[in-house]
Amino acid sequence: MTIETTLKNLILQSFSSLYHEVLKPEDIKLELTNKDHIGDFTFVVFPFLRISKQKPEETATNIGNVVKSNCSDIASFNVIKGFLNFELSTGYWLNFLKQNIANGDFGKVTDGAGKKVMVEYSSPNTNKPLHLGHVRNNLLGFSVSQILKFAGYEVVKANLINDRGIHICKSMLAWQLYGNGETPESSGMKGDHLAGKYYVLFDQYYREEIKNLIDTGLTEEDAKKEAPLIKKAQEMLLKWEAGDTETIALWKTMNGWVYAGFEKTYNRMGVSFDNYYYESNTYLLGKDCVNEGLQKGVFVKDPDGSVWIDLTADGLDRKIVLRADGTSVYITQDIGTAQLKYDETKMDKSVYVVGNEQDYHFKVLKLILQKLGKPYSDGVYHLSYGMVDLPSGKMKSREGTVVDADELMEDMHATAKQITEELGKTEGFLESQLEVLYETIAMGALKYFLLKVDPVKRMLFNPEESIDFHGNTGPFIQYTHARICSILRNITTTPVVTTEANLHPAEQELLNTISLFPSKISDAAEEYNPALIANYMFETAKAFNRLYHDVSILGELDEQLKQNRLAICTITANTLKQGMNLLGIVVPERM
RNA sequence: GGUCCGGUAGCUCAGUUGGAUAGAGCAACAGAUUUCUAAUCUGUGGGUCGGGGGUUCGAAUCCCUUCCGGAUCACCA
Repeated sequence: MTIETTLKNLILQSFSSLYHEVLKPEDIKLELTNKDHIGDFTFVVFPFLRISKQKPEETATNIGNVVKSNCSDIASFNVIKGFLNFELSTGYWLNFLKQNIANGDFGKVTDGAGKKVMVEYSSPNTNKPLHLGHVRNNLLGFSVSQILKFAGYEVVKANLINDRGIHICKSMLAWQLYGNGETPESSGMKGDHLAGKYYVLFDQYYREEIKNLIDTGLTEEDAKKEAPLIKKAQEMLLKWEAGDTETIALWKTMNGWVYAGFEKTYNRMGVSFDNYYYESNTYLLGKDCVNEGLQKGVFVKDPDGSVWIDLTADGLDRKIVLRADGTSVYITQDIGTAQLKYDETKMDKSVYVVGNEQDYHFKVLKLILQKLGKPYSDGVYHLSYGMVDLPSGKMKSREGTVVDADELMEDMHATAKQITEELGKTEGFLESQLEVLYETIAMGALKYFLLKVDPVKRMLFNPEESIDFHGNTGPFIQYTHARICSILRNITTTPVVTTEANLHPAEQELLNTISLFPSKISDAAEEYNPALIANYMFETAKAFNRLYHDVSILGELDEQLKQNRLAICTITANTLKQGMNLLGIVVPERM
């Protein structure tokens, strides 16, 4: 039983003995004591004055007395107005330390035991390389997967690749027309960048054609439809759908280049997948579900043969789910893919990491699945995240303001190298070790920067200023870990904790922070929010740095105190390492 | 126009789901180590929690209203 439930039970007990009132456990709320006051847990008595029929101070004092006399872990309590603050004993904290020092799994919870969750993220198009927006997506998806695993879930990471459609044909066509047989090998370009180059080229020539057509008197709308290039691209899509050998061969070749490129980017980012789904396989799915919906009366067929769902009663609109010619639309595919996922994995929950511009779409998807009575529908969760803006505004590929993922990582690496060298921290490292270190720091800075912000928020990325190495940053936490490691390198055995000893206030505060780790995991898993972990890591690192500054660890003369302090170092290092791992960030032992 | 999301210090963000005097980092300024890594620590200044109502012992948090920014309401994906 945790100390929190013990306290709650005792508070319940005191209500019944003092005021003859039987309350339920969920009526009792325990909070962490505000930093400005003495104590660890606070019980607010204001809501219970009607029961006690006493003044707030009186009520709190009476309850405090009952609880304290029945719990040896409480050192003292104090009452300020209606706030009853309990202070835990030093012995309690040292016991906590003793029990968890050798526990490598400290922080793990069992919230998701026996449950399976699928996390779909990344989901790129194969016509251009990944950019900053994808980076946020990938890091969120990977981190959420890590967190859910740590919270006891069985996790399947999925990537649904958008590998077909008119946009893919655009790069293919442009390559055919202007490529002169260029390949990643011949050009030395990464495959995804090569495909992207031709996608951009298509757009250039296409816009030129539109302009010329407008000059001959066409409206812009007509010009966009009549331009020879777009017509050719549409022809190509038809050929692809008909299975034309030549087109399919080109498609396979170019997609192959792109996948090889993506793989490198994913590897460098440290993200990975268990299942891959390809739209070229799934874009025809969902029609069975449409029929099922028609039979159940969830969908209706219009006179022209198109199939619809009326969601006006749910505050949404009437949505098409199948065209009159029987072909699929976006939502049809997603219904089908959801079913496919369930057939394959029987997941309880299904998380989609997709930008917030699709909030509406996923609301519709979930609603449809619920109306179809799908067992997995309640577990559908859209992890919606805000756009990453630049100081100049939105990222726009046409204006060339897109921040490319590969370039970004390369720049970060260079910055990490420069700063490390400036600080003169390169001594004692081999050249090869330094390259690894720069990469670790660079990725730590980038990942932490993107993950520490609540996903729902839009965020600003300023290439010049944003990524810092001081304060609330990845490198700060990495540095803290490295500092601890340099202390722990001096010992060879696990420190022995003595529970009869004193604790320095900074030690107590750090232990207090560390003890919150499991509940932070539960919160982050429940809310699918890595930012909670990131900010918690910062709190932990700060608490350690304060301790590090205030007391000597290796220089402590009292052997028992020294052992306890080393134990605190051990559990802190472990917590930082585990927590950062949940963000996909590696913490170095030296830096 | 309807719907959804956001608005907290000069900047970037927290705020434990209604609690105590609203917190961090950056930037600015002032300090700290003959010591286990100064990518550290301590302090100072900086606030109409977008505005206005309401609910109650108590509101950044809940309700109403209004302003600003963004998204979305495609037989595109």
